Amino acid sequence: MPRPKYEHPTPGELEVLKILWDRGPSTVRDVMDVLNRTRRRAYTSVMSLLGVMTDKKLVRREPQGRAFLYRAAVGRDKALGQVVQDLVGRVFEGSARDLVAHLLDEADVSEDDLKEIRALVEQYEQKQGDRS
Amino acid sequence: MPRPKYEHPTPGELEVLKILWDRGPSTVRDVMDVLNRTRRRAYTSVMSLLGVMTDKKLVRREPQGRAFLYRAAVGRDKALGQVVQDLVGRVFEGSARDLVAHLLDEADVSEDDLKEIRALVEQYEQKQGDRS
DNA sequence: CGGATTCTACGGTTTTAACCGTAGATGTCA
DNA sequence: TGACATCTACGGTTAAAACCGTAGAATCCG
Repeated sequence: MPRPKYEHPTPGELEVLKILWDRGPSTVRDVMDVLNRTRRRAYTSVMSLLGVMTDKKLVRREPQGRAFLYRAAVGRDKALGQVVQDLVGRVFEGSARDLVAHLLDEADVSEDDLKEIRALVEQYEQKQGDRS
Repeated sequence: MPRPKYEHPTPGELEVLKILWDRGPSTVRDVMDVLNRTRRRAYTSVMSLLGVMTDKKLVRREPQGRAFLYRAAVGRDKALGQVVQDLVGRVFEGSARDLVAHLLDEADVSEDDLKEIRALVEQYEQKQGDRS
């Protein structure tokens, strides 16, 4: 068997999705211009990436004048959530705790970030308590 | 440019590393037996995977009788930390807070896990406070 | 009008991931 | 000894990721 199909966006696709989420519906050129702020890509490279993403239903396109307008067909939160779920499942055997432990160890998290994260956790503890 | 090289273990490589971390030095057959508990792979598939990993210095091998003994050449915490760092950087623009937010939203985290996570965060807040 | 620009469509390239089979050497054991 | 098992080395396959170029149609502008 060859490499298994990714059921979530590849790194390149995620870059494009982020652009579409931020800018809203965009043409190939729009996307290319943003991408090229970081790293140069040919127009047709962006085209073919968007073509693949259209086939995968990650984006939808509709004619706009002579060109196409592309829009994200997946929600930001859902897509990012899937990426996180894949990670926690595949890398940490489903243990959210282990993910957080490594996150705090390796990424250096500022004091403010820690506060915000604790606030988030407390907020979720509250929510869970409500449901019991 | 073709697909960029992963500088961290691929999913398949990570599976093997986990086995070596758990079992310690192992032969191809040892690794294959563990892998096959989940999903069938040919002996030579595992061999070639370990060969690639040897080239990448993810594992080291030494002769043992007629076969080779493979051992992980990267530490568990360091390797997993890199994976997390890649994620937070590539997907969440470096925001650990955003990662945690999605983690709590999408993976359903138990009450106990939440407690443990909060404890972790508080522990790190303590550590940071000490350094200021 | 006519040259430059700007799209799309189509196909091609390279590299890697993840597989697997065969051949040949070596070892086991009845 | 001879059948069988088991290992390595080597090379090959398939599919996907991330690129790019060319051709031709449409559009714009001096």
